[in-house]
Amino acid sequence: MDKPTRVLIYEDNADLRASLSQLLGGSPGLELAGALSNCTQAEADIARLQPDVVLMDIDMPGITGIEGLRRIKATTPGVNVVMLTVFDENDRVFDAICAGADGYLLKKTPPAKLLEAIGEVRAGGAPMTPAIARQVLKLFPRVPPRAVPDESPANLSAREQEILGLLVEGYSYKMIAADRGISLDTVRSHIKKIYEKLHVRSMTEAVSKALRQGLT
Amino acid sequence: MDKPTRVLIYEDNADLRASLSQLLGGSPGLELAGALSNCTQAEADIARLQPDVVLMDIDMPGITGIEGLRRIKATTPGVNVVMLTVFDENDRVFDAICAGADGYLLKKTPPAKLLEAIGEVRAGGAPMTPAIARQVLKLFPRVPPRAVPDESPANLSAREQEILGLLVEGYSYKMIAADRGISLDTVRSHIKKIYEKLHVRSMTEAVSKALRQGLT
DNA sequence: GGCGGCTTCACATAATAATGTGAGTAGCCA
DNA sequence: TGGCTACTCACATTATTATGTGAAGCCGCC
Repeated sequence: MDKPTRVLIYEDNADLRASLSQLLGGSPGLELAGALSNCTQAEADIARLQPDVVLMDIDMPGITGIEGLRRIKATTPGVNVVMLTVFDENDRVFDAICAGADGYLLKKTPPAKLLEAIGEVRAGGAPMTPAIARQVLKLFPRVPPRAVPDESPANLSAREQEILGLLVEGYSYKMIAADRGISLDTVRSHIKKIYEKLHVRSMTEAVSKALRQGLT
Repeated sequence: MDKPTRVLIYEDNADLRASLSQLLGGSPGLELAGALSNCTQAEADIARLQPDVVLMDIDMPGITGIEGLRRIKATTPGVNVVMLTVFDENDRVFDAICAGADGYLLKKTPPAKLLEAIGEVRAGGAPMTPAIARQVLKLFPRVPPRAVPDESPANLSAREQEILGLLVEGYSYKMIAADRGISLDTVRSHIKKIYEKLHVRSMTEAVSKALRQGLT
């Protein structure tokens, strides 16, 4: 912890750039390497300013922060890049992470947290605001619960499965009765049985359970 | 404010379990739903204790926390599960995330951060210690982007998404109204709007579409 | 400064779903 | 043959949903 951490800022909004600069410049252990309004010369900037950490606005005119991130990671992957954004938009989060972002913060992150994040990223962590982290987790392929031996095998009969399938398709009792040529009461009867077996009390619960457990 | 957040603890170490219980019990806005040493009866525990958030130790004798997590997510995906672990081992992080963990903290997380994390996860975030987050990001290049074509934008507002989520959980109009502290008519109104936007005409269709298009 | 979207609420009516009870036919199996 | 399950149908009552119309407050945008 001898040399201060050199931080480079990319941010097109002049006000925000100024306040970030001020924040970082006034923090012990940090050193402002630069504060730029665009990343068209990212590779050259990095070479010249030798930052340890880059704070990169994701929305910038011309070259986006994501493209800037790609360029930096392509030439100097050792530099830690933390993305800054206003919204936690799914697509961008995904793109940024695939491009190798080391952290992802919302711009409304309080100054103290921001400084903390710089420390964390230097320590090998990946600071993320919880809202972003949530998006990241959602990107993972979920292992369907069907892979797990469910306590209730839900022994639906063929007819019951068939009717459950129709419920999932959005059919009403009437439509099912018409479609399968059986009486409305019979449909009711089947559905009552399905509810019992699935331990649910409404169509929506049944549909939800069916889709989640792959009962269709 | 509203109802306190009910927290359930799974932790096999008696000392740690006691200190966690004490921490949570003495925190305003939180309520200790229970503190158990194993999750062999996870489904029943959840049904009985009705927690909002579960703190799950990942290393437990018998049934592991990950298996417990799977079971909970299979039956009551609405419950937020935050995993607790000593080490940031890659494999387990991956397994836990694929099983649907909503957060992932190291056990050495200071009490204040832990409480903060519970609030975050309730707010729809995914609290992660930076070291874990780093592991998660590293997993990305290896995991191909899940097919998220997201054909229809289905511009649901935040409130609408929220309510749709509750429908998927099997909530009735009444339950939603009670849960969110709004009138039944307001719920109706939101749902009418949701139907318009999704081009559906019933709860089941809406739930089906939501689950299939990952609108939750 | 008006326009549109979001959120909230109210009243009303028709349609549909949930639950209970009961019952007949058919097939399987021990 | 008796017991079990699946599948079928009927009648009844209550609860919940679907749909329409209307409206007020708030906020962002042009």
